[in-house]
Amino acid sequence: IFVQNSFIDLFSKCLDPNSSRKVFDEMPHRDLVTYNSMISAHAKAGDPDAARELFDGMASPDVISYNAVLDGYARAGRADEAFSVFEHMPARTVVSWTTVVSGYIKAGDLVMARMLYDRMPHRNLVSWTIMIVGYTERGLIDEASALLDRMVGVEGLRPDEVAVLSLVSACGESGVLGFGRRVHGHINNAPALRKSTRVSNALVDMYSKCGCIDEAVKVFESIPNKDTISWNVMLQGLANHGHGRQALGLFARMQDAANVLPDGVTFVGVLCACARAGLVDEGLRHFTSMQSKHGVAPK
RNA sequence: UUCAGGUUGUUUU
Repeated sequence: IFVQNSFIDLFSKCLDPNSSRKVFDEMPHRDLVTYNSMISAHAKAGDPDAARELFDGMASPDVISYNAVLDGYARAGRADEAFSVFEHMPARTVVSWTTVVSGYIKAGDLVMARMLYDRMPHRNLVSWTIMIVGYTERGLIDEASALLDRMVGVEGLRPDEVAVLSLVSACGESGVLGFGRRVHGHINNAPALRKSTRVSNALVDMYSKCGCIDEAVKVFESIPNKDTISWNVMLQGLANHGHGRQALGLFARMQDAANVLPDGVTFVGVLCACARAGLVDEGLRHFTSMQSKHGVAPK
């Protein structure tokens, strides 16, 4: 039963709820974890109704079953339904609260999200991150800034890698350069974050999206171990800024670099750069070599 | 073995 439960979980992580469900349906005996894993599989796949249906058939759900149902509604932006389940829970954990808050954020109701957030009996780094990222995505920088200050200054919590990745990415999406620079400051004060290639990649992308291609290049060149994503974000940044030739030059450098191989995303960037620079023949050449030389198939 | 935040994508996303 442990093995089958693990398979349900594995398929759910591949966003393949049908395979999860097949294992679930064929199991002769199921336990609580079986149900919880399957509810979560439906929730992650964006099917809160299927999650709820399974949940309703359970004789004695535990808090994880409830939380998985909340997650389904939250991901779908159905915050009010999440809340009404939440209200009827016999016991709640910090995950329950955080999930409902994220549902309101997803639904765009930052006021309700904040109200619940303020009523939480306990908050952890995840709760803080979700709320701050929620504000940042909507460009509500005063609120985001104030919360970040309180989190670091009053609570003494330090953002971890996931927190800064989410924050930096949200800054890029909403184009809030000033706040992004502040987050960059926090990163520079934490050696583990400063050394992280993933974090640097997110910064390169953020500066590009905020229109600061020079700063993006500066961060990019400072990365000692550039991975495929580092090259991809820089390439796209140059292409989006209309620097098609420089983007293609970067692609040439990438091919000489050790330990990295171009992937499908790289070629979208390369072809985009060609399209924007009007380089039809060169684009066609890259499209051909993509398949013959790099083994990347068009999708 | 199961629950909340995770960096790169061409299009009016």
